[in-house]
Amino acid sequence: MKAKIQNLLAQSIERLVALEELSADAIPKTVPVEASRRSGQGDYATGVAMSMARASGMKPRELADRIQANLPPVDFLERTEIAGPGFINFFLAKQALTGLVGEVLECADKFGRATPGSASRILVEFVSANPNGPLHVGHGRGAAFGDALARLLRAAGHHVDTEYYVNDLGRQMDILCVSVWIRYLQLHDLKVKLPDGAYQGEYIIESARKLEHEESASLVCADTAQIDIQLDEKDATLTELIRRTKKILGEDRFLQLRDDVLADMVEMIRSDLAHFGVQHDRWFFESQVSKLGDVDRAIKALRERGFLYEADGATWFRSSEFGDEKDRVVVRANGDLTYFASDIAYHLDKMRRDYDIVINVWGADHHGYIARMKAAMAASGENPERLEILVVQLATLIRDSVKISMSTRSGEFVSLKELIDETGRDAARFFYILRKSEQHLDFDLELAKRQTGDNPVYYVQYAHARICSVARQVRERGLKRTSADHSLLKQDSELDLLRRLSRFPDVIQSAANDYEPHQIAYYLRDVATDFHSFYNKERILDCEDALRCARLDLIDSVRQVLANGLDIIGVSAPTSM
RNA sequence: GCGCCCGUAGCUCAGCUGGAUAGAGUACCAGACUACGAAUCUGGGAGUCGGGGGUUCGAAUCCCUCCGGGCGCGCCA
Repeated sequence: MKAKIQNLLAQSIERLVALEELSADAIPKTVPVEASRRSGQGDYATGVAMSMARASGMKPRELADRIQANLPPVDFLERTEIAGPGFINFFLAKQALTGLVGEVLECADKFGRATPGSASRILVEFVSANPNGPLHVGHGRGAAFGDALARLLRAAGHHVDTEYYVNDLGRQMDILCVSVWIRYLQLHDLKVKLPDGAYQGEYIIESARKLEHEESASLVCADTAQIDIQLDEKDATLTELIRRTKKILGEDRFLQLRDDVLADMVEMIRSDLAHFGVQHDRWFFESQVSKLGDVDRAIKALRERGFLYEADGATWFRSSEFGDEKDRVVVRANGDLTYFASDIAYHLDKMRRDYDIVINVWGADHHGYIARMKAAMAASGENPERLEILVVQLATLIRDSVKISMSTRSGEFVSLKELIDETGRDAARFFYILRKSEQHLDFDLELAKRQTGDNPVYYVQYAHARICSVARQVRERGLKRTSADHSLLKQDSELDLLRRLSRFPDVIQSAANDYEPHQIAYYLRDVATDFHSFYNKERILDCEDALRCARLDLIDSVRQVLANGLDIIGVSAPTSM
């Protein structure tokens, strides 16, 4: 609808230019049209006459008058008016609103979705937590946001794939393996202590049990004196322990350990996500990039382009030339590649697949990496604009007004699974989505669990269930439904509801353009409000036949919009509660 | 110290590329079912949009500055 009105305005302005009332350079790039906030100011409004006034040399109201006079006549508008300092307000014709009912029912689950016209191919990478334990409440936000974003972009007509990047190499992987191995040895009654800095969580013991199941005793080392070490420094202890573990087990058995542990961790994460209703289309492993030699190639290409130099024994990337604060190391003095190096290779891989836009959803604690990653893309000859890095602020949990902090290493965190089990999947997802991503999120457990009106999830779901309940009444009472005359819908509460429904396609477009799933959540609450208000004001089943049929169609279309919207944010639409 | 995010009603937050009288929810107060689900609805009070400058017809929105909170600033992952 917004686009239709923009189109009318553009036509009018062109005509004014043709009539030489306006000069061509006064034409705005885009015509701003917005849904009016207040009734009495029409359904849509534009301030275009005011913004063009300067360039055109006309007074705003005078220009508005000329634009209004040259609007092509259309049947979906009842009238237009000029108001205030120079706004043009558009009033929709009633039949344009009542006609919407038929449209919604016909389109059904397609209503609101864009027809693929300017569709882009988009890759959304999200969560991508390191495979060293269960997902916690912080990851949950990225999961809810990323999944809703992908669904939203699909609804807006784009082709979207989702991906999880698994960092399955490096030191943290080694520490994890050693942690599980020591727990495994303890299961064999060997006296070994798990050192500080190793993963302490209960799930490590679980993983050790599975390792025992997979490998039985083949990884046992009886000489515990070699392993039970404690150096002055935590990191030094771990480094030495890793070195000895690799030596004791030998390359093959260590790889076996690694594969078992990795598979277990990935499976744990995958099942946590599945439990949350999130499935990635693809799981991409760092070891793949490394094995194929992509990292070496990426580094070599940067070197050939002259963006690398040696200093202090390490190899540096000149990211400061591309706006980063300083240069970054890609190869350490000891010859090891940094994580940044393999991340470059991975992102180049994504950029060179068949996508128009590559989106990363990152936690706020990674925002410092945005500049260097974009720099690396630019230096490698890719357009950094195609890499969209969205930052989701951190989430903390509040229970009994107390903040619960999260740390994977210490094992003292609230897992995503616990959260879901406690609040339910729908409430958890809705709460995560309800804040825009740049806003810090304090997740109030008590509120999310409450099954009352102050919990917005239930408010929206209740509207859906209520409509389904009315439909059941129709069947139980054996009421006939015939094709309805929707022009019978003329009460304010009915027209308000229709106005709200008519905005759904615009809301999807807007939310998708801005990468803001929360707009959908807020919109759904508004739909529910309008519905509940209508429901309390008007009777549905006790009307005479024609009106009853019209109203039943109306609430069916409301139900459809609620269901479509809830689907976008990944929340269920219950038929009863 | 530098960078990013945030600061809007008692509390939790919306406010779309600057637009007309700043909006919801919650809490509080007062009402509404012998009638389709009261997990609902109706009404009420409540804000110098963190402070101060600037840009302009017009600023919660853009720019500068200060204050306050979060996060990040490794040859860690």
